[in-house]
Amino acid sequence: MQLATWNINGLRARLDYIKLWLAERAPDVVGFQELKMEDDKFPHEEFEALGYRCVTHGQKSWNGVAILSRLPIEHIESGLPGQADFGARLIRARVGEGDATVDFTTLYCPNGKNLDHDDYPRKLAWFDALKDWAMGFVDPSQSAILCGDFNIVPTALDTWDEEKWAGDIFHTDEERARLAAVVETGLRDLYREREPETQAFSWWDYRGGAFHRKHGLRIDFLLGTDAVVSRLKGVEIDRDFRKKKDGMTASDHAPVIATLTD
DNA sequence: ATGTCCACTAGGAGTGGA
Repeated sequence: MQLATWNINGLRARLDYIKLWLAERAPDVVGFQELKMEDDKFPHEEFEALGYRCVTHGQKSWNGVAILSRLPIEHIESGLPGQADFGARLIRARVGEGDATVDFTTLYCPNGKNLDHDDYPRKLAWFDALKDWAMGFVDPSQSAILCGDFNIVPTALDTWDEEKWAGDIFHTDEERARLAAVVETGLRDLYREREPETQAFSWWDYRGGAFHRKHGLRIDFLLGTDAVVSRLKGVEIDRDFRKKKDGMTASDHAPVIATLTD
């Protein structure tokens, strides 16, 4: 069973690229972030043609999340409680069947922009709300995944330049403490479970040739309960799909994929 | 190099966001 997270940076602009990725990787379940599209515009038939059913929580222009699944899928909830005015950023569904069932949530966490912007304290408050919400949902004995674009760099290993970024957005102690509090509700970073020492990134700025200069950040995670870790076979950051394909532009994020036993 | 890309409004290219 393969589960993935991917910030696609615009579904309308990325659809053909995504279809290529789905055909090549054939994941069972995918959480998308940054649809930048309203729900009534979502191209369900395009994904159904490839065997995926989708649940969506979108909005015009910005944000927006969705879950695709070729296993049975049942929508549970949309939106982080009390945070609706910060955009469409959370969707949760039950995927799979029997012992292989996973409680799967995908998130597009606020960016924060910079430390002087109003969005920065709102970002911290949003993470506090996420921790409260996660406390009510994480059960170590059940398979649950919280994945997405967290817009926080957890440690110095996860940034291309800790000194340059010290104390700046994505890298502050305040943000790191919020992320740690979410993880401490009973989740583990699946990539770090398998690769505790490896420097690997999931996002590279479009500007300045960042990808080729290895100027990236690891801000996209699959977090899982102990029950998920016990089923974990492997995790991969799909860096190849940050590259142009057949002239098509990639997202600025790479997909992250975990393989679990069924 | 703040050097790119996306969506929106608009009916062409500029703006805001990331």
